[in-house]
Amino acid sequence: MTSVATTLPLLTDPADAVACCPPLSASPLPAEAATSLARAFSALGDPVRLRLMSLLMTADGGQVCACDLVEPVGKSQPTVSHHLKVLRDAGLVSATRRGTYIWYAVIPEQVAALRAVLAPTA
Amino acid sequence: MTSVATTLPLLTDPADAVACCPPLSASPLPAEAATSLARAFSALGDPVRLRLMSLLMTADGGQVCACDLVEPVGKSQPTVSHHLKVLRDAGLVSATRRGTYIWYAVIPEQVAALRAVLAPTA
DNA sequence: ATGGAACATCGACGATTGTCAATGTGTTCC
DNA sequence: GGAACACATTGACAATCGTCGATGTTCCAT
Repeated sequence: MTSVATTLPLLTDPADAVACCPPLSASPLPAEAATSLARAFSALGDPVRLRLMSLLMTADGGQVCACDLVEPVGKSQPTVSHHLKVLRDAGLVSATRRGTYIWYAVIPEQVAALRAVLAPTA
Repeated sequence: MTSVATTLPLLTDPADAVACCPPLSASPLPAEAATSLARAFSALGDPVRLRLMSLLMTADGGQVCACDLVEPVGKSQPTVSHHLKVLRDAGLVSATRRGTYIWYAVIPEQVAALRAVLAPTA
């Protein structure tokens, strides 16, 4: 009845969400780091998920109810739910339960970390 | 006998290599743009390909002979060749034939374009 | 022309992915 | 309690992917 916002548990350890940070151009990427980084980029490697990210980023407040993501993306509810889970597992997106609804938001630091990985050789 | 550097034909139209440019945070990504963008991120969504990118970026001169990419990555020659093709198809990498050898290099503008797509809301 | 070396392509294989209908879980309201 | 709604999970399917050995192809040297 309190019905306060409840951040849902992250499915992946936030520590290894993105393996973190040195640009590809700084030093040859070791195999282990490559694996978790690849999972993050892989999460962006689908048109539906890219559009979900864009919807989240352009929404004011930076949050969108899952219910408002199904129609604009043009896929079934289970499919959208699946893609949101992939984004969550990759550590790119957070989910917050507010009553019956669940609000999604991108985690800006994680996206910034991916940007950093692609940075050129200063 | 001239044996000059020969840039191999790009497999994809460079025009739609990355669909180009407005950040995800600027406006909701249309479905068509999402598709070609997804292919680029998807190309980065594999550990071997990320390591290849890193090897190319860290090499001085920014170019590496394909023969020098097989061993550090620890995969068979056909597998490495396949991954290089994926990166080429995504428009992220260029190939230049010099005699018997083929030299690969990342295309910095394309990587920068991906970075731009991930840019936050100014 | 012949041989060899560098790289690409083919064919096959198990593994992963995107999708949906059906069903399950959790919450709110009456 | 029970009905109704929001969302997740399951199970199934075709499609795509990563990998390798075998085979082509292209170039250089002899």
